[in-house]
Amino acid sequence: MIRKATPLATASAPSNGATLMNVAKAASVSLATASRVFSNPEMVRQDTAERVLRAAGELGFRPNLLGAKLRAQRTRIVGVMLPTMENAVFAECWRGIEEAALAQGYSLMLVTSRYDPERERERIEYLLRHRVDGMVLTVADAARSTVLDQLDAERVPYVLAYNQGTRRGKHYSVSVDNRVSARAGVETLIAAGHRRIAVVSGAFAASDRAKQRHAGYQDAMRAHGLEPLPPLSLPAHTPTHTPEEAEHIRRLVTAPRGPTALFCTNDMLAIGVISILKRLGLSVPGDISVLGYDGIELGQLLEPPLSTVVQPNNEIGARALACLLARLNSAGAEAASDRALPRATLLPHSIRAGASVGPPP
Amino acid sequence: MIRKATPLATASAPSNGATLMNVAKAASVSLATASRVFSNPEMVRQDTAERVLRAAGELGFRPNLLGAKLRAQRTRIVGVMLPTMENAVFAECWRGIEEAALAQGYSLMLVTSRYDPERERERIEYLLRHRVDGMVLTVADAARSTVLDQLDAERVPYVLAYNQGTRRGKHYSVSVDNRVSARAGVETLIAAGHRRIAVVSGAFAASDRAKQRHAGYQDAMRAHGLEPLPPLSLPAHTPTHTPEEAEHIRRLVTAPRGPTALFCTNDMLAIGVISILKRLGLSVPGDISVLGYDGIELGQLLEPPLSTVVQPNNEIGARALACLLARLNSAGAEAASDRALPRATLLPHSIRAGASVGPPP
DNA sequence: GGCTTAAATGAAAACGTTTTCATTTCACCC
DNA sequence: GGGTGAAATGAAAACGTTTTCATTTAAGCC
Repeated sequence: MIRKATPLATASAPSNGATLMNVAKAASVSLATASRVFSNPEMVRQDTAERVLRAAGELGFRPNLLGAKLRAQRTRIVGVMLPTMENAVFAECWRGIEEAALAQGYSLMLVTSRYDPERERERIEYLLRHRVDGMVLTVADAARSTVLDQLDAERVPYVLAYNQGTRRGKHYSVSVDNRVSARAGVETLIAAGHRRIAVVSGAFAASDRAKQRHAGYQDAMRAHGLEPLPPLSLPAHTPTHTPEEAEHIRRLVTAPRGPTALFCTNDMLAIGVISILKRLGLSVPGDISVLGYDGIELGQLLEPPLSTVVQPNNEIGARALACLLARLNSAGAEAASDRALPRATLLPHSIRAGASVGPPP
Repeated sequence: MIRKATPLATASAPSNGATLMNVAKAASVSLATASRVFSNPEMVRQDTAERVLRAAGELGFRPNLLGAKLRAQRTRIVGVMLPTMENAVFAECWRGIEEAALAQGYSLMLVTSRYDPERERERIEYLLRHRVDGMVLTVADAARSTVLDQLDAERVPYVLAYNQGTRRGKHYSVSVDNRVSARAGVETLIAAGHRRIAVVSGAFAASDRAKQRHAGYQDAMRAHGLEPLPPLSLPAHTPTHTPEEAEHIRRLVTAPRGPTALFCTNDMLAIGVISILKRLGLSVPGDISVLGYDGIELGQLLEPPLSTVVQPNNEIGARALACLLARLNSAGAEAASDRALPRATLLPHSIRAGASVGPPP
C-alpha cells in the first residue's frame, strides 16, 4: 500500500489547500472576517483575530496575492522600466525603488528597454497586461516618447526617474536639475583653471539628459566668457571600446588647441574615455582632466577616483516611487491632488571631487 | 449637461470594461471560445477567431493576466532573487533571464537579497505569496542556505545561478566550474612566470564560490609545485574603499617575499584592489599583477583592461531560466524528467587576457 | 430589563480569466 | 439521406481573495 506524502500540517508546508476559506473554517468564522484579520485588522475583535491567526499558523496559510489583487481593483503592483541594469546608475536606482516599494506593501515588476522604442512598447504592454497600478520609468527623451503619450492617453499614472520635467509640468518626475548641476560641474573645471573644455556625450540626439547637461555646460562656459566647443557624440553605448571611439577621442584631444578637460555626460562614458586617453599615452589628470556625471559608487573604486557630478540615485528611485504612491493614494481628490503634489521634484546634486580632474597642463 | 469622458472605442483606449466577456458578446460567441482564441487558437475555427480578434481590436481588449494566472493554477511567473544589481555580474545575468523569460511568455518578479539571510527570507516569502511557479536564484552558500531548505520542503522548483551544484545532485544549478576555471586562471599567472600568488577574496566564509575558486587556486599552485599563500579575506563588499582594506592590501604586498600576483575572486574586488595598489604607488602589472574573476564587460573599459576569468553571465541567466522552464513543463513525468535534465549545468568559462597581468617584476 | 447605537460578523457577489464537460455543428461515407 | 465520428462551441464552475450590505452581537444608558 502506497502512502501519499504525509499531510502533516507543519506550519511550514502550506503546499496544499491552505486557503483563506479553510482558515476561516478552522477558526469557525466567516470568510469575510478571516479576510479582515489580514487586510483590516482594526475591524475585528482581538480574540477572534487571534483565533484566526492561530488557525492560519497551523494550516501554514500564505495569502494568495493573485486572488487579492484580482478582486481589489488596485493591484498594488508598480511597473518599473529602466534602460538597463548594466549601468550602475539604474541598478542603484532600482535599489531605492525596491526598498521603498516593498516597505509599503507594494509589488514590483521590472523590465529593461535598452532605449529601444520597439522594446519599450512591448515591455509597457507587458506591464499593462499585469494591470500595474502605475509605473516608474526612465525614457530616452521624455518630450518625444511615444510610450508616454500612450500612458497619458490611457490615463496610467507614472513618474519619470532621471528625465527632468519641465516647469510647465507635463508629467511627474524625480531628478536632479541636469542643467544646473552640469553647469556646476563644469564650473569646477573652470575653477581648476581649464579654458578649453569639451563635452563628450553618448547617443546625443536620443537622450534628453545629455542635451540638458550639454546646455548646462554651455551656460558655464558663457558665464565665464569661454567659448563652448562642439560636442563629441559617440553613438554606441557598448561597454567594449570600438576602434572608432578611440579614434574620435584621439582626434579630439590631439587637435591643435585641443581641450584640456572633458566633461562626459555620464560616468560609464567617462570611465571609457579615461581608459582610451590612457591608452593614447595621456595621463589623467596630468595631461587632460575628465569629469563624469552620475555619481555611481563604482567611480570611487577607480584610480584616479572619478570626479563627477553626483545624483542621489537611490533616492531618485525611492522618491519616484513615493511620488507615484502619493498619486495613487490621492486618487479621487483630483484637483486637490494636482495642487498638493509638485510635478517635477528636483533633488540636490553634489560634486564629488575625485582625482580625475586637476589643473590644466 | 456634463458629458462623461467620451467612450470612443479607439483601439488604444481600453481603460474601461474591455473584458474578455465583452469581447465575447461583441463577437456573439461564448466566453469560452473567446478565451480559446487567445490561449488555444488551434481549437477555434478560422473565421470565428477572426471575428473575435476584430471585436477585441475594436474594444481595445487587453487580457488581464491576473485573472488568467489566478485561474490556471500555473502563474507563469518566475521569481528571481539575486544578491544585488549593483554588481554587473548579476545585472548581466538579469538581462539573460529577462530576455529568455519574456520570449517564452513568462513573467518575472525580481528581488535583491544583499546576501542578508533575513532579507532573503522576506523576499522569498514575497515571491511565494505571488505564487511564482519557480525561482532562479543566487545564494551566498548553497550548502548552508536555509531558504533553499525551505524551498525544498515546500517543493518549490528552483534553479541556482552561479552557485555550483555538486555532482551528487542536491539541486539544479547553472554555473561555470568555479574550481576548474579558477585553476585555469591561476595557471595563466603561473605561465606568466609568477611563483608567489595570493588570493584576495570578499566575504570568504559566506560565499561558496569564493571557496571553490580558492580551491582552484590551490589546485593550480600544488600542480606546479608552488606553495599556496594564506588568502586575504576582505569582509565588506562596500563599493567605497575603507582605510582598513587599503592597509590590509599594503601589508600583504609589501611583506618580504610578498606576492607578485593577486587572484581576486571577483571582478569588483579586483577593480578595487587595482586602485588601492595604484594608490600605494605600485604599477599594475609592472610591480604586481592582478587577475579577476567574473568577466563583467566593465572590465574591458578600464586601463589596464582587467585580465579575468570570464563567465557567460547572460547565458547563465538564460540557461538557468530555460532549465527552470524545462522542469516546470516536464512536471508529471517525475522520474523521467529527473533523468532527462542534468542537475548541474556547467557552462564553459574562458580567460580574458586584459593587461592587468604581466610577468613578475 | 428594555432601548438605542455602535461594533463585529456573515452571506454572497464580484474580479477576469481558464477549463471541464456536454452539446451542437460539420464533413464524410455508405 | 441518415448515420458516424470528429471538430467546434457553449454553459457553468472554479481560482482565492475583497467588499457590500444585511444581520447579529455587544455596549451604554435610563
